[in-house]
Amino acid sequence: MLSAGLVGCPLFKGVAKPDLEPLLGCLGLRLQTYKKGEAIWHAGDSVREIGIVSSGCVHVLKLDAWGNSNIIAEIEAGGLFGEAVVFSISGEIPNSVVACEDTEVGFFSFMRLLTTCPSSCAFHSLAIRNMIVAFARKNMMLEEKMEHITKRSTREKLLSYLSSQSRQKQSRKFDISFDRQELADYLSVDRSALSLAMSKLKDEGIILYRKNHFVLLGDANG
Amino acid sequence: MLSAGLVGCPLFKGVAKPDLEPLLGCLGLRLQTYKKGEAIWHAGDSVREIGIVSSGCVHVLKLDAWGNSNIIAEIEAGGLFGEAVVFSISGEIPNSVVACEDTEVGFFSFMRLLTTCPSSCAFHSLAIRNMIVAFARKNMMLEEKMEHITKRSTREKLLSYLSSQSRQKQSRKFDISFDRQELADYLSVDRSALSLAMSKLKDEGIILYRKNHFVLLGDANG
DNA sequence: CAATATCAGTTGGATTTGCAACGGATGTGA
DNA sequence: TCACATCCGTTGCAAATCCAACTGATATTG
Repeated sequence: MLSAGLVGCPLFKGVAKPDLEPLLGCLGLRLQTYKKGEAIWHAGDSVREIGIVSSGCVHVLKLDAWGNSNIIAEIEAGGLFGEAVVFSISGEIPNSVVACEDTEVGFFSFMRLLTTCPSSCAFHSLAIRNMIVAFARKNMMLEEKMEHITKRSTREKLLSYLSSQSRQKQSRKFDISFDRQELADYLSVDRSALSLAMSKLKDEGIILYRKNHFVLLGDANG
Repeated sequence: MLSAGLVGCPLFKGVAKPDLEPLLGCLGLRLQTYKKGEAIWHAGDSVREIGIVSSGCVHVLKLDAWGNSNIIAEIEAGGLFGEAVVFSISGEIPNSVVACEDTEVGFFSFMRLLTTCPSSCAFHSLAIRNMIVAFARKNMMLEEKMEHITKRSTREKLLSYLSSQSRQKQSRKFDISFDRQELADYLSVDRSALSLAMSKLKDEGIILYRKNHFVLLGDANG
């Protein structure tokens, strides 16, 4: 029985529905159900399998050394968890994973994923490729955000972000998708401080903006 | 002719020297030399190949919208560049890459990497696996750092870092590898502000430390 | 159209940060 | 042992940040 979560999983992107079942068999996927609130993994567990949320929803939690907990991610049907950990040296997960509602999870061995099957499952290499693409994309997003956030001042963080957006949109005029509060959260700064920095940059003739539309001024403008 | 850079490349970890040459042929690796200062890629180029520094050294540069340049990474023999980009949607690199000395670079198509060869090159799947492992590891490192840096205050950044170290070392007592300046750089804060936060935490009885040895105090201590 | 909600810019005050400088502790080499 | 360098905690101060609150502008809804 194929759940919608498995069909929509980005790991299987490009795999037609009828082809999915053999691929799952090839990966040795095993399904398991959890009650709401039940722990799937505890932080520190040694994990050798990748999890896919087949139906329901799980939370990835971080507990600090003083017992404070913090929700890192909410992963819904189709989402993966533990995908990075299984490839790491220790295999120990730094976070706990709990079902936040009644949930069905699929597990499979990453070794099975990496080893192309002798029966030459046509979509196996596609799954590998999807996995690499997912990692690479996440990597680039993280690196981009890191570059903004490591700047010391709100002003520099903002300029770094706008510069990056301009590069991506290939124009000195562009719209952004964040509202002010979201942008502040993304850059890890206070909203009012962000507004202030924006106003100042406008006064100084470095940028123009109106709502979510921005124009970067400079030597050559546009 | 196999350069030391290619032999030591993490992509080929686990591949014995005599087995490397056929693998390189299988990947379709082509070598190219660049003079010091010569550009290998310009930001915005559409890139479909992964680069390996065979000998010499390259710099990955970021140019912002106002023309300021910034060295993102220095990649020496054995290092990869463009590895994330080729898997992205657009394939456009956000950074420029220039040779910072006379340099030989190998290029290969990521499609050739992903597609296991019909001649069943034994080490091909190992290269794929190495690539996934490299991505996954980088991912986890980035995520960990992100978690510290997104905290608003120096104090919280420090606690987040120490908590994470304690978890990794599986003890409330542990040594860290950074000196103060390096830790400050890692957390993107000022060294003296870091020292101040540390002193305050010590005064409040939350942590103990001496040089690079730390002890986290709390409900249960150790 | 009026009532309401949301978003964004501004302001003021308490706090924190970055920066520069100083001084003590420790280590190193001649 | 002395001179020198490095590392680290501390301090003073200017500047930036956070937080809370207020205001005006712009939807949204009944």
